[in-house]
Amino acid sequence: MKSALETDKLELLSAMDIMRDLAEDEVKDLVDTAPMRTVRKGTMLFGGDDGPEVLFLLKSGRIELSRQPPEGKKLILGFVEQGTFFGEMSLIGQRLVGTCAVAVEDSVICALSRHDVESLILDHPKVAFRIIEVLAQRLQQTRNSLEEMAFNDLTGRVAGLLLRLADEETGLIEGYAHQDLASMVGCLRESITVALDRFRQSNAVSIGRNRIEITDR
Amino acid sequence: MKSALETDKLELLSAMDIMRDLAEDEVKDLVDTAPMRTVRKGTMLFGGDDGPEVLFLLKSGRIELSRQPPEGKKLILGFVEQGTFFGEMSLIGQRLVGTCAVAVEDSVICALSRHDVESLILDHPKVAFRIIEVLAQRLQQTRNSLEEMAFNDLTGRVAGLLLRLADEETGLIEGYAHQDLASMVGCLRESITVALDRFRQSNAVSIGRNRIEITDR
DNA sequence: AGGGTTCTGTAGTCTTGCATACACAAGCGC
DNA sequence: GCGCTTGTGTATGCAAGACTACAGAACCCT
Repeated sequence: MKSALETDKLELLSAMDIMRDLAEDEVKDLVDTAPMRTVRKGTMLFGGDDGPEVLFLLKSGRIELSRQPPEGKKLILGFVEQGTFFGEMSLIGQRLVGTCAVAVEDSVICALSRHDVESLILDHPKVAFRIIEVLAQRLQQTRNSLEEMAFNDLTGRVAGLLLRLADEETGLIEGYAHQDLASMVGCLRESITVALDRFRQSNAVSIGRNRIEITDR
Repeated sequence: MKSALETDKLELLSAMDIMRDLAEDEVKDLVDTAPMRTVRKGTMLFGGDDGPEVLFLLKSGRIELSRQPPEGKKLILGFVEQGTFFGEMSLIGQRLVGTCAVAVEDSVICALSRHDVESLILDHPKVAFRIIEVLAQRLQQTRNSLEEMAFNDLTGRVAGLLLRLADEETGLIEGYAHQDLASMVGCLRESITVALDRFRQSNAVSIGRNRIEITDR
């Protein structure tokens, strides 16, 4: 007889983007091997000097991926949303990758050892194909960021960032402090404040604490 | 009886990084389906507004991947060396990716349709695993570039670039004009010239036309 | 309500690197 | 050898942002 916990786990696993092509009973095998874990907001999954040992599946919650060079600075690489994986650096031999993963909300994750991932891929090529798709997608996006960083001045980068963050419907951006935005475009907090102020003066946005509303794109 | 051409093709395919785990006869199947093609230096494989339709395997030669926004500028994302693949964006639905691939040497390539790739992956999960490794590796490197771009000033970025480009043994960097270096770190050509000059004055490098030698790391 | 913490606004100085404008040098083709 | 193209060296003004230094505002907790 299945326990309530196991049923739950099964559902959560089935909802993963990379499992889309698997039948329910195929996912079931995973349930036994992969331990599930709940972490509180603020928990660091990996970071500092050494990379992750395992591949993480994010069931629910939200993870921030960042780079943190010694002197207090920080660059936010992006956020992992529920239903996908992170820690793919664990699949490369090379340790010392320097990326840092922190839960920005309470999250439920599941960790797969390198060996588990290997058998998952070898047994289920369709999963492999999904993983490839997702990685190619992320590579693409990271290259977009690099391009933006190389060509656009701060005003342009902030504009791009706001458009990306804004809710498609409402044009709202909530839950980000100026410091967060600064860490995403790679600048000082103060520079964000003035950039936003310029947008406000040209009536493109309206601003509140932890809240920006795009009124004119 | 096998033709000389086919033998050749077989050898070339076997040398690919992602084919490492396949037996020779498994690679052979590919030989029939995948057309091979020779392109001259300067040929654009894809670029402009639309992305690649196919996944390319680079047998020999060298490919430059870049982004070229409208106004004459250019950002070099990296170079594809022989024995690996490029054009992985073809695996994502999304067209209009904006990356551009140009042969910087005469090259021999082989094109796989999305369908070919799909069956390659589904039939040979080990290949899928290799592809995943390579993509994770590239994502890692692109993130490194992004971090470097965000935190380091020009001097630092150029220093990093030179160390990466230099021959491990001799410390030599040949075949790059200042303009090329500029397109890699995202700055003006003139800025490269002055940066290099500063390095020269502190006796870290010696400079010639299309040639830099690192004398002190 | 009060005290601490987090977030936001503003101002002034200083450095970096962009933009622009040339002049010269080195290789290449004929 | 002569011109043409490609690569390098230099100089000057100028603007964007970094860095530093505060001050006030909004929120949180007790």
